[in-house]
Amino acid sequence: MFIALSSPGADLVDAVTLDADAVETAREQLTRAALPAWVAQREREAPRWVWADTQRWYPPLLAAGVRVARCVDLRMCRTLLRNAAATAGTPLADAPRDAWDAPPATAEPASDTLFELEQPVPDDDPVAELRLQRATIEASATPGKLALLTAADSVGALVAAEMRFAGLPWDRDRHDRILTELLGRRLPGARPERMEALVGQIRVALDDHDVNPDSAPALLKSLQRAGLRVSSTSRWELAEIEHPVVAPLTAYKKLSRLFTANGWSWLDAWVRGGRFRPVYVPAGVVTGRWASDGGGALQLPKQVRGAVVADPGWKLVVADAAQLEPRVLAAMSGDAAMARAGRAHDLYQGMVDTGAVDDRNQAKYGMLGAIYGGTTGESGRMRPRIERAFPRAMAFVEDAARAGERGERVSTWLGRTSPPGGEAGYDETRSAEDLDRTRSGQRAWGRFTRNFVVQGTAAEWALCWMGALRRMLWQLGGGDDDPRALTERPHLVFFLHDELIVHTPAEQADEVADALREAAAEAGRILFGGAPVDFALSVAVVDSYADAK
DNA sequence: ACACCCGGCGCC
DNA sequence: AGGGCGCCGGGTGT
Repeated sequence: MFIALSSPGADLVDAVTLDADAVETAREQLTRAALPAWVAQREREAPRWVWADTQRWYPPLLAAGVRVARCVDLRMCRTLLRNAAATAGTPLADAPRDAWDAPPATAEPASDTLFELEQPVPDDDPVAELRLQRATIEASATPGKLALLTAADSVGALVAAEMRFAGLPWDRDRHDRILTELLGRRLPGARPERMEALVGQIRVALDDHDVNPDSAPALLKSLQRAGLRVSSTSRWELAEIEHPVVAPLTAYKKLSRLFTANGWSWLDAWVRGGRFRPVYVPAGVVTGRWASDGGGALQLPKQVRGAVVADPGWKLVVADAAQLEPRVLAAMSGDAAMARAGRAHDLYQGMVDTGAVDDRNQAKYGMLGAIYGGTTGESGRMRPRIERAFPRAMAFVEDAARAGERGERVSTWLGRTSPPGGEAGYDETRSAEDLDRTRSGQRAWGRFTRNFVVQGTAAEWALCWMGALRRMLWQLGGGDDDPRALTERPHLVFFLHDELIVHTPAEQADEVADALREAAAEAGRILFGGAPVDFALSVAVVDSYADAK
């Protein structure tokens, strides 16, 4: 058996066996089994699909014409529950590691036998695993929060597959024009025109007629030979130097980045039929953030966002959570003063208005320093003032940092727990040098755990936002299970940590904008109940992504 | 030939 | 002495 269906009230209502090679017939089988009932059921009562890997099963189902309302991604949830501090002493905590703990299968069925054995096989009953996970959640220290977190991660997995199915609208011609404008004409067998010209200038300025600026070691030697006192070729170090090579080299680096990461070959590899379909990896980051694997969706540079263009008669609704992490910190720590600053649409401006700091820049760097553990520059200078103005928020992140320094694990609001790691004690080796290294390692781990609780909880807020919005869009699109709704009615096309893009028929754009705001408010309520923290959004209805903000 | 690491830089 | 990522080309190791 590969897939089971469950509903909260009735435990398992039905079970469907899907042969891996017969997914094309899925719609027929599933319609017979359960689908008509779903359409009538309220969302609350809707059954969940229960499977090992959303990324394994959902794409072929979408292709076969099945849209799934809710699911449990067993492998994702197994990892989460296995690592969570709150599941100490539960059935899962004592269970030996098995196939469900293995990383998800990717792409093709593996030819490697060992690899194949690590994947759950039909004998690994998803129903049994589901029961184990439910028992684990119920026996945990925080059942409500873990139930929410597993649901949130799972809905994220559905959205990731749906966004890849729909694709981000991408205009090849506009992308090509952006590239040509910035990089110059494409030259066969060489860099684009403008980049070649810059290489020429760099070589003249360094009096080195064949230096390759793409080779950091060679470039560094050449820079030093020309008398520049630099220890690397990085832009921030070059910025301190006055020399004729700095301007063309800085310009070259900028263009080179665009050319190699998002140039014509990227376009050929990742854009088909007017859609960019990146590979998302939900919960791929330790903090619970999504990662990507191919396409670089989460690093889409601003330079090329002009190529993201709505279809004729359609709009993009671009929504961005304003200063999400500080707001999340305010809610977690119960810092009333910070919540008050967040009453303003711009929390940083709110900090200025309440007199905590003098200007927006101080607010921004002060806050980021508090969250990342910065000690130098503006963030270090602002530290005492932030501490005075927002003592509870500051104490909260300080506690997380101290715990990390002591080698303890920390957890997000919903209970995702940081990995063990940290810096172990310093046994027999206790030279002064070792001691320094150990302390600096402990401080680094403290910065990680400090950031973990905030970044991870912000990721949880974003998942709740996305899940709520998805449900609203489902309603807006007519509420049936037809996957054409994922391309022909308002649908999610992009997610970037604290930002969502919906592609929608123009006449529904305002409704979608309202839904985005409602969903943000709902996410705040679901996570933090009555905490008086606003989660402000910037929402823009645009034709091109570049026009947002 | 391939696998991996690194510097540098894009995003949040 | 600022957290988390992915991608590229170059470089090194096997």
